[in-house]
Amino acid sequence: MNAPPRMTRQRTAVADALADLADFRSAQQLHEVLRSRGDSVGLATVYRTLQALAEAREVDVLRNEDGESLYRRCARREHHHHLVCRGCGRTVEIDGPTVESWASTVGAAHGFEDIDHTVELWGTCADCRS
Amino acid sequence: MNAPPRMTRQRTAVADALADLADFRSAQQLHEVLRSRGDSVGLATVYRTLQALAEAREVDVLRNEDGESLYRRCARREHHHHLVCRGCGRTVEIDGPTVESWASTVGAAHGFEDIDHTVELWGTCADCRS
DNA sequence: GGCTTCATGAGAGTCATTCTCACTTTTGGT
DNA sequence: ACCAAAAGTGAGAATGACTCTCATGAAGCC
Repeated sequence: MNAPPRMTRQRTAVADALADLADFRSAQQLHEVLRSRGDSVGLATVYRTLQALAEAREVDVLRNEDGESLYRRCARREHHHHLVCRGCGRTVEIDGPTVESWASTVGAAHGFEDIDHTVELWGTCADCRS
Repeated sequence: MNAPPRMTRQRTAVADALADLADFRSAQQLHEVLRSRGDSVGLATVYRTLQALAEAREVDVLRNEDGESLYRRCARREHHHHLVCRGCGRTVEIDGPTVESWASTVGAAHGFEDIDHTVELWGTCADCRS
């Protein structure tokens, strides 16, 4: 059993920033946002905090096409998918077809276990097109 | 109009290796395979060749959970999805539910264009479990 | 055979992410 | 409040995948 995380200025700042931001952002972007707000937090700490939040399922993580990790505090905690803008990270939470059961069925049929799946949509939003 | 790629020893070696390998492999792994075969090819060339093949849709690319690119010469050229083993890269080509039309519909409904989607399944195969 | 042009590769460079470690803060008694 | 133990922090170094540079080599074409 691991102890609950400690409440530090940095952790709060990261959580607050995530609460304000609506879209998926990289750790570096978050770091910059915090800096410009005046809540300066070390880059390593931003990474650590985001990972911790992700493990606690407080934030969702996904990889953009460059393999960079993007983080977002989602409205719903239940499982869902995303439609994300390649340009600005603008995000819409969406309900996918029920891939969950399909995924584990297909997996089991081929002798695979611990099936996990990724279903994400990428596109260019109206703003990033003009 | 760009000229067709030249047929070099290196390009052939990479293509051959991909033809023999059944599973998703990283550029580094391919490089190692080539080296152990005796068909030594520079790492930069392996990367370049794989990218070229991917652009030509000769191979499929996907990102593992670490964000690393994995390549595979797939049996079918039509669109399909994969069930990949996290441990060894063992791959099964699968038919997913028809997400294609769903993807563009959902995208359009939110004002997004050039919709692209990722649907991949990850699991642990029988061999990697024992 | 010559020649033009693309391909190669060794090594340097980039960049996101992680690690190190000395220093600071929280937290949980007291 | 006080204090020690343990966790958190951050500047900078390290890692690792990938890309770039540029001098040299090899394809394709006459």
